[in-house]
Amino acid sequence: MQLDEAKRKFIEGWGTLGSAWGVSRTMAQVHALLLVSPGALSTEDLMEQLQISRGNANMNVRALMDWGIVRKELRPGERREFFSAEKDIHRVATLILKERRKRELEPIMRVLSEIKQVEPTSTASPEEMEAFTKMIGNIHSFAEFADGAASTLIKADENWFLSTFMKLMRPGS
Amino acid sequence: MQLDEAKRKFIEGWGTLGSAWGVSRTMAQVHALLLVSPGALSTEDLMEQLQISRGNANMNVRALMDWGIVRKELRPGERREFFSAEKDIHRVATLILKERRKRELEPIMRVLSEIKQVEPTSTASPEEMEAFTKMIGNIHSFAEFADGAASTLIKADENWFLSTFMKLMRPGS
DNA sequence: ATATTCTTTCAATTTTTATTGAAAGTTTAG
DNA sequence: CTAAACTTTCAATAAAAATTGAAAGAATAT
Repeated sequence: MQLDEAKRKFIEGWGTLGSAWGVSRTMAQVHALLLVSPGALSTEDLMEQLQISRGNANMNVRALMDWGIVRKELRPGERREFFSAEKDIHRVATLILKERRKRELEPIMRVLSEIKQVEPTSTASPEEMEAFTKMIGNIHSFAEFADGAASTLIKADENWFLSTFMKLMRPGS
Repeated sequence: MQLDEAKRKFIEGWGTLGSAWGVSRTMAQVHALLLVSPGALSTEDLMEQLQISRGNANMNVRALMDWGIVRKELRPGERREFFSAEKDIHRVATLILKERRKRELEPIMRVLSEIKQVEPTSTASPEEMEAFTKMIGNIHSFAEFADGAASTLIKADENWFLSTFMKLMRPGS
């Protein structure tokens, strides 16, 4: 297989993966393209290589910067902006995990806390209320467990990164 | 807050969470409704409570059964089918994790393995090839790490479930 | 066998989401 | 200041995804 074809396949695969996880296909593809591009790319490059419009390229590269996995790169004497992806895949995973935790875990936690306070009524039996609060309580504590696990993963990953970095620094050890 | 309103809010919140994770809103809502319903529900119940069509209800309950988190319940002397959700949230998480691993991790792994074999060409510099294979290699081994972590979580969860179960069996210990 | 009750399928339709492209905004240069 | 080079916005449009509903299929009862 040739490099160009391999890149194309990766971009396609990454895009598909993205849409399964609620990330728009194009956003994932822009990310993939930046990942496999050695240097930083301009908006025009993104437009040309992915065959998308200027507005689309701009919006998606912006979203990726919000996620913290793409950086703007300014070149002296150049007016236009260039973009490059964070290449350390552990950092990428960490940043995505952090972002999704903030965007998705927090809202559902708020809802769960809120609905834990159900009042007794004449229409609902105590058994039904009990079953409901138990269910919600379980989900709530599971969500807290998941949150803790995510934090642990983030930490573990940062440690992994650090230890790899240390090994690189002292190859003889 | 009253029970009905709490249920409504949970169904809405669960639906929103679902769509962020690439699960259709209605599928997540059907799941939520079954989670907070003490007994099993018929297709008609789902239609009425979620205000959806028969076809929609059927398709989504079917998808949930494919995921293994909803079961069909047959009642003696009843012709129609009833559905109930797996209530143990740890089992739910495990089943979803397994399913998504199969559906999403496997395809991307196949692509990554495939594109690792890039041939040297005259058009691409060795440095560019090197950078590409390194990037893909990193993603590949990270995916393997993630896969391992998922397995560990599944196992940990099964252990957690088992130990809780054991405690319930021998409360005096 | 025929009717009845319930389930499944799927083409048509609706709804949601993503994309475009041109206009407005911004920044630097002259 | 004005022009040029680029970025951002957003209403219109296109594309994708979900939903409907009616017809076909299955299973049970009469």
